[in-house]
Amino acid sequence: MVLFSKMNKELALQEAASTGLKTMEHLIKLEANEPVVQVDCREITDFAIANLKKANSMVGRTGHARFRRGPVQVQAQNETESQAQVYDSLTLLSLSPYSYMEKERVLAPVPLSVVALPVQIELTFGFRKPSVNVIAAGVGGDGGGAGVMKYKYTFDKLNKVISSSSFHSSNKGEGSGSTSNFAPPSSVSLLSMAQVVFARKQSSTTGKRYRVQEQSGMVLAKRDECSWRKYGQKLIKGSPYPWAYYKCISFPGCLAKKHVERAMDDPMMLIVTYEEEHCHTQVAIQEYNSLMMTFGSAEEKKE
DNA sequence: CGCATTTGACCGGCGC
DNA sequence: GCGCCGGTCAAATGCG
Repeated sequence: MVLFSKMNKELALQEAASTGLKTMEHLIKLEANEPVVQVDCREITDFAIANLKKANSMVGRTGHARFRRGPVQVQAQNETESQAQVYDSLTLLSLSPYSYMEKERVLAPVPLSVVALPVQIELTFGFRKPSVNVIAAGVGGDGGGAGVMKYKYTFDKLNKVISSSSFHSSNKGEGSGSTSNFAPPSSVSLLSMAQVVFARKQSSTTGKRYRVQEQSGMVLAKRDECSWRKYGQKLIKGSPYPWAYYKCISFPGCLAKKHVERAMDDPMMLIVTYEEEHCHTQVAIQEYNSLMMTFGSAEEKKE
């Protein structure tokens, strides 16, 4: 009897998850094949989400922290609802993939052909994680050093995806003048869909804020293999999108920071502003390592 | 257990 | 002096 009930539960879970994923897949195909035709995807997405939520609740993963609800976004009244939804989704994209799912919305008229492909490629079925981890799973979601290899791997993969899409058009990476580095924040998988604008620190009159030097950057340029830790996020007045603040954690004592914002005029553009230079040049790292060796061996001798 | 993310609280600079 | 706002901290929580 217990066995029967367990089997039923598993079947229901499987069905809910499978239906959810299939619907998502359908939605993705729909968008990819008919990018021009306006299709109202809301019902489909709602259905998909409902199923995924059902599956999620079945495995008892309500989660927290990484699956928390964000603040309620006030939507413009008569701005075409779909447009508002795009903007809202993009706001979420500037957060983490988790937040993206947290709000229980799905990209509707966003260029899913770009967003979706990585999803299809990396689709896995890990119940231990929130369902949205499907996206993050193979895309080096964690900004930590351990994720570097993953990050490289998937960036190459994504690069192919992007280069084969229409998205690749106008970006020819004229960023040679910039010395700034770029590494994707934790929302790397979603960041990849956007053009990245490299910003270089420039003193302004106040010295507090920096003017952004816009340069078209390669979408998936691997300019920086540093690890960044997000330490804050803030809604900035006048901007519908939150700013995310990151610190460099690649090297102890490195003061490099950056904040990532989404351009207001073009939500597909990310503006990355860097503050402070990295202190971990190759030479510095070697010096640090030799110091550590010396110090470390001295400590060992003490014991 | 260590590390990452989220997000409300807090702090300090700036303008009025 | 006060309020606003950007930047940072730190508690809470999940994941591996």
